[in-house]
Amino acid sequence: MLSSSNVSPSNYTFTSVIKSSADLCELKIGKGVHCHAVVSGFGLDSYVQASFVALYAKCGDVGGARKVFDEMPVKSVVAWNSLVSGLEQNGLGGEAIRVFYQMRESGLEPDSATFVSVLSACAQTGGIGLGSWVHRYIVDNGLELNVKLGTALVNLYSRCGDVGKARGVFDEMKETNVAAWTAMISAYGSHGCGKKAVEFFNKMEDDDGPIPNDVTFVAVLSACAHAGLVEEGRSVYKRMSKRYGLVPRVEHHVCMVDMLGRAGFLDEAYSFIHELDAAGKATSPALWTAMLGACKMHRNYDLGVEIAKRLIALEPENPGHHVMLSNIYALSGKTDEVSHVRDGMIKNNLRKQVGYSVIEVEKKTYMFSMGDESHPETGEIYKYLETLMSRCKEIGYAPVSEEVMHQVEEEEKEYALRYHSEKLAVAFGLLKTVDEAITVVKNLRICEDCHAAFKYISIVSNRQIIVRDKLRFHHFQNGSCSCLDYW
DNA sequence: GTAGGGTTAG
Repeated sequence: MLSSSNVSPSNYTFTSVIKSSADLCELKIGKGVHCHAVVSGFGLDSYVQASFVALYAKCGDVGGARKVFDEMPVKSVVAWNSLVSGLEQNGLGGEAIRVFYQMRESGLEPDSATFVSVLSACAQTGGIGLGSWVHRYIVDNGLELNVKLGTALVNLYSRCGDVGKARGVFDEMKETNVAAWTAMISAYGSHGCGKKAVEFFNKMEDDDGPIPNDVTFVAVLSACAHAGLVEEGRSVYKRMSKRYGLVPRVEHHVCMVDMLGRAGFLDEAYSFIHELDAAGKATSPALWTAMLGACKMHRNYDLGVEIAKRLIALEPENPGHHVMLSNIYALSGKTDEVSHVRDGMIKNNLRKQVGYSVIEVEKKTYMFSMGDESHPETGEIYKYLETLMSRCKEIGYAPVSEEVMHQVEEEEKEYALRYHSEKLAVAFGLLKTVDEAITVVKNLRICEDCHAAFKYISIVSNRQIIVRDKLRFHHFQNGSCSCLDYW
């Protein structure tokens, strides 16, 4: 158009080209188009500007998106929505929620696209307070519960710990599609209800529901993996290509390795990887990461060390692999090797992620980190936690020994401070509420010791404790956990 | 005939 025609691009042209760049994640091309649009005099067009906010956000350049947005003289609802969804999709749920409040202060009326992004942000951060407010707002203002909004609500309730409510919303939806069904299957799976996930998938196949896609299969296989449903998983995996003509991708392979490995079929998991390798299908580090998890779980230290070393050679910058190697050495009692790995990490400036836990009490959010003393009621929380722990010990709780704890530690550790963030959050929650179940959201995986402790705490406090960790949910009640210790 | 929204492993 530019080189061989006499027509000049209009604002319509630019928005379309910018959207294409965004869909292709072509930030460089997009930036070129941005310059071109400004030079051509469309820099202040509301449509063009909004599309640039989305472009930068979709390409992961949150700063760039913000800059364009801040410089807009008049900010449209779509521009606000682009920023909110951009932040949420880049993992900045808290930031997205702050921007949503600013949008309200500016006096603009949010629409259903705003709410979809805000609900996703709430799901991400565990913000059920705002999330259920949005749900009420939708109902009170008679907003139509379309598929995307409904699915966002299903996801919200699932990721905030209430599968029942998630299902309630699903049943209320007038129209459903494959994403809605997949969200529901994933809800059952992440709460350890593998059987229900498979039943729901079968229902989808039988009751002329939507045709499952590759994402659906990831959700079903993952549900099988976490519930020990090996036979069901194998059958689903076969059906995927036979009945639906879908070609399994790395994600599906990882689920299979994870499923076989968790169930203790280490040999089979291992040969599954080798068969893929022999078939020339690119073997991704993720497959070995899943295999490594199985080795640790089933205490196969020799194979674990071998795989961890292989992974470190493949991805030397990934701190997770070093932590795994160190943990396996610690569990097998090789203290010297542990220090060796740790020293190497420090030398190469590889830091573990810092863990934190969040709990909402009466619509206010409280964040705890390990050994945290920033909370005004710290003294009281620690004292209550001590009481809880000693009552747990009376009925059989044995803490994982200090020695192993320090070595297997997955969070930043301070010797003088003994409690993980999730223990502090749980103690705080029990202290501040009566009778109801408490829900804690953690950014990393829950540790073995806290997992054991919460089972006992659920008995001595006679409460249900729900913990969402990086991957899934744990419902502690009457001394046992919904994951059946099958992480 | 232009811009924004939901589901996925480790």
